Amino acid sequence: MTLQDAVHTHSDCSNCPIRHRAVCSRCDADELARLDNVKYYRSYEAGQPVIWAGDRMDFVASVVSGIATLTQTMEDGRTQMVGLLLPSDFVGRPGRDTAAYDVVATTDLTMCCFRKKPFEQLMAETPHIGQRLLEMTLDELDAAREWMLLLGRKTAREKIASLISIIARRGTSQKLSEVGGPIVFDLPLTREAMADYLGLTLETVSRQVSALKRDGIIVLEGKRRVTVPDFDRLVEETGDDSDGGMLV
Amino acid sequence: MTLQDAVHTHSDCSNCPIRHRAVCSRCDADELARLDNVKYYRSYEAGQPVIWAGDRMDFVASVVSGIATLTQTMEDGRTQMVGLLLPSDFVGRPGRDTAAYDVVATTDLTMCCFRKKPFEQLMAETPHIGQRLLEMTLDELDAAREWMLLLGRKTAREKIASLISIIARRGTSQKLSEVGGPIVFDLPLTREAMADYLGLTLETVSRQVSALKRDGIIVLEGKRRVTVPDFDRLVEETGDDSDGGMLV
DNA sequence: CACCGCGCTTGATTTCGATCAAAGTCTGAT
DNA sequence: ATCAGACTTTGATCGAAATCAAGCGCGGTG
Repeated sequence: MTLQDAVHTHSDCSNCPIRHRAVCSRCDADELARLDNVKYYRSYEAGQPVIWAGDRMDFVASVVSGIATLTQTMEDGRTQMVGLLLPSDFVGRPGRDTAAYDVVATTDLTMCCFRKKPFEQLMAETPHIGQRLLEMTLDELDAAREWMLLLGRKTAREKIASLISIIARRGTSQKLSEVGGPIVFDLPLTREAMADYLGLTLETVSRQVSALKRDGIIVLEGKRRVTVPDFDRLVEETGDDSDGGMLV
Repeated sequence: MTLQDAVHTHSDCSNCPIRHRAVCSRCDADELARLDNVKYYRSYEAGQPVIWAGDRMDFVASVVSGIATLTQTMEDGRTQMVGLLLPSDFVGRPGRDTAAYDVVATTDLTMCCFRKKPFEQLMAETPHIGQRLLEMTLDELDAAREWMLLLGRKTAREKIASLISIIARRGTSQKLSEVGGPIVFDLPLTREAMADYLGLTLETVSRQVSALKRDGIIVLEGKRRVTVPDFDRLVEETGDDSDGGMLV
């Protein structure tokens, strides 16, 4: 099996970037996994915690399906979401054995986990994995910096519009690239989780969602199902310049 | 010259982590540098721009001395700092040839630059460099997430206290680990730059600095020289729990 | 069916930080 | 020494979002 055998696929883990782009392309990793139980799947129900900040964390993982959040909490209870993990996102830090953030499943969630020690060994032996991980980490850092602009300088309305457009971009079934048509999807977050993402209160989130609805930027069916009739109009509300986040 | 020759040093670049920890340890990199002009130094005066977002960026670099900032600007002029580069910090992204942020020298600044193409080749050939870079990027991501908590949930006073404690920790001549004694240093940022860091206005920064002074948390000589008589008291004002940011 | 509990919305009021405005301080140049 | 200009402080007022407080809608359960 060669490095170029890109067509090679596995049944369970079609979203896992480590396995497919880095590990599986050499396949010896699969051997390792089978022999040593390095790799395993774990599922969580919506609302369940995956791990708490400070807990021992002896694995790294990649989200297969569902959504998880990373949050930080101050001792008086104020909380800020600092990561939103969608399918194919990676969590865990090689070289650290304690979780730095609370990780919670906000929808039903399946993760593809690798025991940390052997994974680190694998990384040392397989340059591809490290490179891929660096690339992903740099992407996350860029996302974090975009997020910092949102938290520090955007108005409540801009924050809401930004979040909806992010979810529409990343959380929808791939092909929304054919522009023009309306976009429909379910919000995977409660108002409270949205507030934690945006550095707002849930009341303000609710009010601003209502305002965007009133102004025809979005249409709501029930509380969660969103239709965006004109994506460009939504993007105008974000305050971003029009080529929004396309850093390339 | 062996990989283990850790004592080996070079005259110019004592802070550059790439050169010393990853490149220089093999020394062939130095050969490469000499032959091909891969590595060079560049100095900027306080206030000078290093590069603008969107510009072609054909190098990566490491800060040798001085301080630079990464900032993002919205088209209506609102700006948010998204990175503060202190000596030994790395800037630039392998695999991208356009700057994503404005980089500005806030003090006189010297950087150690590597032309990007050969640097990438070097990375491909030298696993150490990629690993070191991953480690540094993960650290930056953690710092960004800490910063997100600050932007999203802290009060103005907590923000100021946090920034001062960050600068005291990172920006002071190493050994402040001997706790207890007062800490003295110069703020390397104007009130406006502090405001851009914290997601505040410069007036609010000024007021809160005055308030911390009034309350004896800090002592000011002139506008910039700060004395922190009791570091623990400062940390109490940050809202962080006492082991502040010590992720290990 | 009625009752709960949870997530959400909406209204009234308060508050913290932004904005507008003016004056003070330091530095470096003429 | 004086002056210009950048940086900073302080005051007065305003406004966006937080806080406090009901009340709604809906799915699950006794």
